[in-house]
Amino acid sequence: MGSEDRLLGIGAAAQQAGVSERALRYYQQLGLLAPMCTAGGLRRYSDADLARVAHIRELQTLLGLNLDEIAAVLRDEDRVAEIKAAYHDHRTGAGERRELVRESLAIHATLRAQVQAKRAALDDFLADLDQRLARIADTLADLDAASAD
Amino acid sequence: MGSEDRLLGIGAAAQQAGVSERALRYYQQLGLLAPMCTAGGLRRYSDADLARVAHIRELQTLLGLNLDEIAAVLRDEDRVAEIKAAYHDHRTGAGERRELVRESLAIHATLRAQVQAKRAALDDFLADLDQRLARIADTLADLDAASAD
DNA sequence: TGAATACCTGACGTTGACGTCAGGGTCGAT
DNA sequence: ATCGACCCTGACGTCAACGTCAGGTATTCA
Repeated sequence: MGSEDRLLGIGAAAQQAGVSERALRYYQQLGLLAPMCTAGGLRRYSDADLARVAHIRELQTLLGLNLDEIAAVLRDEDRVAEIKAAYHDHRTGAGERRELVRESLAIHATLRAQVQAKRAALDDFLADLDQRLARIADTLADLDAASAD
Repeated sequence: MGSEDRLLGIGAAAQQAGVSERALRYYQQLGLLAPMCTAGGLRRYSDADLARVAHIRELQTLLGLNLDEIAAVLRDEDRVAEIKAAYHDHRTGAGERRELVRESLAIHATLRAQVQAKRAALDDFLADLDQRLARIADTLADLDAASAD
């Protein structure tokens, strides 16, 4: 295939992803990640694994989810991938397929609502900050004008 | 004055603010909060204190700051309030005032940049989600069209 | 083939943000 | 004055998300 199957050891993977080796093992222990293994039992991380780690970190720092909640989100997303696969599988009946796709829609919509809410709150916060900023800028302008007498 | 000076005990204050009594004491211990005290040493919380708690929670859950970082933000904001007071104090020289106001501008701008960055990241996340949603919706539409044969 | 390096699995330690409990003090109404 | 409800200060417990360390294994490269 065209995809370079460069697999990284846990040290290099941790460095690339910007997390500790311990964190990678911990994520795996919680079922968030499942890298390949050599015959001897050494972990091998693909690009997809690294992307998954980035995703985990984003859900952590951006949305403030804990690892259990993140596990749920990832399970949902994996489910969607499964559904996509089943959609192209002729052994899956049409009714069943529709049901699966509906389910994935609901999952994504739920997450979207959460993100949306957070975004709205952030906007409010930003508006508040800008208002304060404007008032402080005014104060400074007044001060400069007064000193121009 | 028109302001009702209704001061709450720690129990009522905790209930109002939606946090535990322990949390209120802890915030105070870290210098995030400084409620009044009765002669006997019982804490009395004003509306301003409750607003401050709300602010603390927002900085925690919305921006993901830890209590040390929040302490820094609050110190900054208190500093701005001081500056405002000094601005109306004739004992403060004009140059000094300008310096203080500039400082408060810088403080707010820094915070604003952080919030802005987070907002941008959230927007990206949302766009990504919407793209996935659209593709899933398409899949569903295809499925419905196919079943209409 | 052997040394250097990277990695493995427990298992105990740490940090932040509180929870919880004991033993005693304070307040407001009766 | 006193009684019950509320509150105080330690001090130890807890939970998530790792950090760290010991004792042994896998891989790689000369």
